[in-house]
Amino acid sequence: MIIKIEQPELFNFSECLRFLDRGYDDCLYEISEKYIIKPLVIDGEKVLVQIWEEEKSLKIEILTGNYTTDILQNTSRFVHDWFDLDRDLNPFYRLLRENNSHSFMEKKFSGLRLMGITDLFEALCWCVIGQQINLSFAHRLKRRLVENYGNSLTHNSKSYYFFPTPDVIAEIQPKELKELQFSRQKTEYLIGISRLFADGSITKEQLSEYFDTDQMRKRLKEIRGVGEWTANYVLMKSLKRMDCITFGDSGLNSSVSTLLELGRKPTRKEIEDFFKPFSGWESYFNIYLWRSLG
DNA sequence: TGCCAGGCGGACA
DNA sequence: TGTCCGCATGGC
Repeated sequence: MIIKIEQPELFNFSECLRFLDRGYDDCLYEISEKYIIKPLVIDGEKVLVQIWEEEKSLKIEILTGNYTTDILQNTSRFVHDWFDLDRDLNPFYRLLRENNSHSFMEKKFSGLRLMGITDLFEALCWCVIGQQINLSFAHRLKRRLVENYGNSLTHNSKSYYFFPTPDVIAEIQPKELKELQFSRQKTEYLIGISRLFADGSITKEQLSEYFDTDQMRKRLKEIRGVGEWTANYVLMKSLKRMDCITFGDSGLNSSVSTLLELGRKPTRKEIEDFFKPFSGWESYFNIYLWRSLG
C-alpha cells in the first residue's frame, strides 16, 4: 500500500534527508540518498515505512505490519509532523532576504524543514545523551541504549529498532548503563525522566496545553537534567514551537561566531541581537544556522 | 597532550 | 541574578 502526499511549496526532500543523516548513522532510521526507512508505532501497531520522492510528491509505503485505514491516515499525519509539511516558509524566507548577510541561506538550503522528534520522551532522552559530549559519541551511546532496551522488527533479515519505552528505562539498574559508558549524571537524568513519563507525571499532550512557550519552558526546566538548552531543543523539535533559541549550544555559538567574524564565542546578548530580526521564526533560523555549519 | 564537545546542577557572592 | 566549578569520556 502506497500513500501519496503532495509536497508543499518550498520543500526539498534531499535537504531534509541530509539534515537527518550528516554521517552519524542514526539507529532509529535507515537513510540513503533516495529514501528513508523508519519503524513507527501507529495506534499501537508496529509498522515499517519507507518514504521517497517521486514526481513532486512524497510516497510512503508500509513495508511490514498490519494496517487499517486509520493507520494509513495516522502514518501520513506522522510524516506531515516529522517533515513539518504544513508550514508556509514564505514569511521566513522573506526575513532571510531582508537581511542581506543571511540571504545566501534561502538559496543554499532552500526547502530544508525543521525535522521533528515527534515523541517528547525520546527527544528529552536524546538531549540528555547529547549533553556536553561530541555528536558521534552521542550517537554511539544512543545506539547502545536502543539496541539493548528497545523493541525491534525485522524486514529482509535486517533489524529496525524503536526507542525504548519509559517503563523499560525506568527499571534499568545504573550499573548496566555505566557498562554502556553512560556517565553517572546521564544515567540519573535518564532514569528520572523515564519515571516521570512512566507514571504519567508529564505527557506531551499536557505540556501542549500550556499557554505559551515560556510556560512550557518553565515546566520542562523543573525536570532534573533539563536546562535551558534541552528545554529549547525539545520545544522546537517535539512541540514545534517556533520561538526557541538553543542558548549555550556549541554549534550555534560557532555558527554565529563565524557569520559575525568574531573569532570568539558570542555573548548571550550578541546571540539575542542576531536573532532579533527573526522574531517568531527563531527555531527555523536556529536550524538554518546549524545547517550552515556544513 | 590538552582542549573541546548540540550542558546541567549546585555553590557562592 | 550572574558566574564559576565538577562531572565524565571520546575525538581531534
